[in-house]
Amino acid sequence: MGVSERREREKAKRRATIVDAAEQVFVRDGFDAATMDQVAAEAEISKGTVYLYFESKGDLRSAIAERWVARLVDRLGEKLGSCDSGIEGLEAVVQSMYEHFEHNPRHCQMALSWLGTEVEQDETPALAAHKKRIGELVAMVVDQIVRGQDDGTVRPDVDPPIVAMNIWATTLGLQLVIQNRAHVEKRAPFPVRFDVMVSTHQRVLLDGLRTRPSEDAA
Amino acid sequence: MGVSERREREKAKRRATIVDAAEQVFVRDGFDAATMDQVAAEAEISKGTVYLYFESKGDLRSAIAERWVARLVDRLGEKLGSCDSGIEGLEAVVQSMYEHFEHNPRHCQMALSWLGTEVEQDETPALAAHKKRIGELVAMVVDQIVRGQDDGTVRPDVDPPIVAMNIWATTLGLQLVIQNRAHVEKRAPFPVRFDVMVSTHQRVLLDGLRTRPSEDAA
Amino acid sequence: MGVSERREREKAKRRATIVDAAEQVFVRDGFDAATMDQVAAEAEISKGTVYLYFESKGDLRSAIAERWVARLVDRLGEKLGSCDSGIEGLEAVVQSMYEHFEHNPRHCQMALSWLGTEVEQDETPALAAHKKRIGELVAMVVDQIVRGQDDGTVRPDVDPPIVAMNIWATTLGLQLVIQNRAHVEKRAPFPVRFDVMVSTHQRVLLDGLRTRPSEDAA
Amino acid sequence: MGVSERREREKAKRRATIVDAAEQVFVRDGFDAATMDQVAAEAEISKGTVYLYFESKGDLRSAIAERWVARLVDRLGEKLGSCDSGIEGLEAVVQSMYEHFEHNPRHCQMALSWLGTEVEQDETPALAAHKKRIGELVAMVVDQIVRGQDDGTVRPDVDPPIVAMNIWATTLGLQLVIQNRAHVEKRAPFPVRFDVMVSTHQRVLLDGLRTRPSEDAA
DNA sequence: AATGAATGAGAGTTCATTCAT
DNA sequence: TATGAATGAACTCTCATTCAT
Repeated sequence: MGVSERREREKAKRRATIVDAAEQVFVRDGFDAATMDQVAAEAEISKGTVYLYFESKGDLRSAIAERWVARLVDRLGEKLGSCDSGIEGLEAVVQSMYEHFEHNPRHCQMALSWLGTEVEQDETPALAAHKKRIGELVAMVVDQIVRGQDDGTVRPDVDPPIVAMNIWATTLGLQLVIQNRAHVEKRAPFPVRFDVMVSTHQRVLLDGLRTRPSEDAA
Repeated sequence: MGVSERREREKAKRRATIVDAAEQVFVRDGFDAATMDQVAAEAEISKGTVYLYFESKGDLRSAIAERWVARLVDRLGEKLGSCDSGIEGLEAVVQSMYEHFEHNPRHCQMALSWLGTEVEQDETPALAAHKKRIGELVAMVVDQIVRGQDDGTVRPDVDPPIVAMNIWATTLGLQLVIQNRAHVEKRAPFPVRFDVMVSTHQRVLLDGLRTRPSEDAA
Repeated sequence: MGVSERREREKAKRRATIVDAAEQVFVRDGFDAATMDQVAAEAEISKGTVYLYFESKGDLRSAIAERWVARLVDRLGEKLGSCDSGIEGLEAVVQSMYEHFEHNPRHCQMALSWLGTEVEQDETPALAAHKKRIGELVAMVVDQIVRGQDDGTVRPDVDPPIVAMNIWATTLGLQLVIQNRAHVEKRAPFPVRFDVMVSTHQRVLLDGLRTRPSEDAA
Repeated sequence: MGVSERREREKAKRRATIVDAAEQVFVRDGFDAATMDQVAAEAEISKGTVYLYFESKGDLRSAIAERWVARLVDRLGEKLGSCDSGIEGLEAVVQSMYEHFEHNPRHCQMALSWLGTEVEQDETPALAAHKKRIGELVAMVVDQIVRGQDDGTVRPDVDPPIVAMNIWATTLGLQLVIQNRAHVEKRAPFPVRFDVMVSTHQRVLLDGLRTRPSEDAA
């Protein structure tokens, strides 16, 4: 009995090692440019072994994404404890996302590299786990919106899940631009102050969600 | 006399044919997955001829992106004529972007596929043209913000170029999610009403940029 | 226990198989005209496998050259045992070279196809091995010249390494012409007796290196 | 009548322009690396026109080679006037070759790049001309050898055409090595003094051909 | 469970040559 | 005669995945 448990433990450990390695490599070189050889070398195992734990390169990506969202959920959970209103909760949401993006530079791009891919991917365990995590995250955000609409700090004329998606999507777009500042700078006809972009987005977004000061005047 | 002119015309026409073909293929299969063979076949010319008109696959991408932005600039130019205030202009901006995205489904992803690429790309004519177009677009948006801050319809405490980038980035993020609805639906734990997402984004974004009704009440 | 040894052996064997195949193909079609597909087909393995053992086409060439020089060194080593003077040693050197060239027809051309190439080639293991072999060969020739200058059979007014290079270069030139007899015959305005060319070269070269019979008479 | 003559003249002139351009390009970049586009651009004509004057890239090479040998013949002709004996004539031959090689660095490699090529080439006019020039050159060298054997300055036991080829081939081999000094230095295990190589070769070669001081002792 | 050698289907790009104008 | 756009076969090298050991 103890034997199979130990085996289970070792298996999980090795799986984590591989995800660690893949995360490092994918984040460093980008998903497309990275090779399975690099992942195996980084994990100090053979390439065949990687395929013993993950069905494909894309599956490995799902695993990384899952872990990344899981960490964001944790971070957000801690922050939400000290929020006294819905709008404060949303502030915490936006703030968490930015912190998380910045704490894991290039992860957003990695975690999102499935965009633009054919949707043929099978429902692997890793993808299922990723999906579940996203569910947790969205639920937390929706909770804050509902709470805000209840306590009067968030405008009542918007649909909570939609707003949750909106926060996610716009923050994502901003990050995408920021993470690729080199490209943007090469194309933008003026110098871009990326740090100001973040605070501006936060201000504009939250002001847009806040209950308007004199709603009767509208 | 008219010979060289006709040649010029035919050359431009063929160039357009190739861009059309590439657009179709890149949008269908994604930039990375698409091959130059497919592009040539779609354009019904030989692969060598493609390289007579474009330096590389990436150059072709720049050409598509340039054309795409050029069309957006045209569309926006028409709309702005009938706007009586800055905030209305920004409404037109957001509206134009969405219409353009929807009229050219999946193009946003294509036009943005250079994100995450190495920045080593040479300054090809097509890239320069793309850059110029972006300059035109941004200038138009900045103009509306400045106008709105002058006529009192847009909040004065934000930096126009930053806001322009903000509008662009958030709309982009939303579109990215929308264009990849298949992926999102596979991961989201609830049904997502993508059409409502757009109107919500417009409302929240513009309300965030609008001068607040009674600033004194804040 | 013997497993890793067997693997090592099989690896070396396969490497040799590939070099054999490449030698055959390169010699038949010329280095530039030959393709890696042909090499793989000749070795009855996949193209990818070739790249598992050699970094590049040029690397494969280095490996062939290395083996070719190694064999020449062996051949010369055997011959030198029965030489009683320096000039006899040089006779053996020239003789060995010719035998080697003739025993490996067209190899000289192959082994020398790097002439006229860009010098950018990296220091691959195969290139390093080739270099080492050439060092061994030159050392053997230089030894004989020094020996001859010591025992009075070789003229003392020449620099040993220079003479070694001279022997190498002139023999090479002759072989180049001989190996390309088809081209030469197409251009020469009279029939060329290639077999006599060799003996004449040997005679003229050695007489030029020999200590002159009565130096006082000069 | 004068019209067709003028046409003839202009045709020859354009032909020469093309050969000039090709020579420049081939010598600069090497025959294989050079492209017909470069040649056309250098000659300031269209690529199609090049094929109006030359059947193929290889044909162009033959034309360059022909002109190169023609110049060597001229140079040698001038030198031979002031030679008082056969061996002096041969000195002039060797000297002329070296001067010619050095005056046209990399030409020898260019002019010889047909070595190692398939012999399928058709008998084009340019190839025929090249052949004729080589005939002239060899005849001049043979003349000097015969003269030397007559006047007693050249050893009588060698066949004149063979010696002519021998001089050509060995000088060629040396030049090949010299022209590729970069490669040789990368492989040679000691520093090579290329300038001394030339004088050593001349000395050894001529001493080998000279009538030996005390022929009776042989 | 773990290995790592082997696979093989392309990928983007080049360039000598042709041919309609 | 001169053009230059068009061709298309061929090139080297890559890499996710498989499978015998």
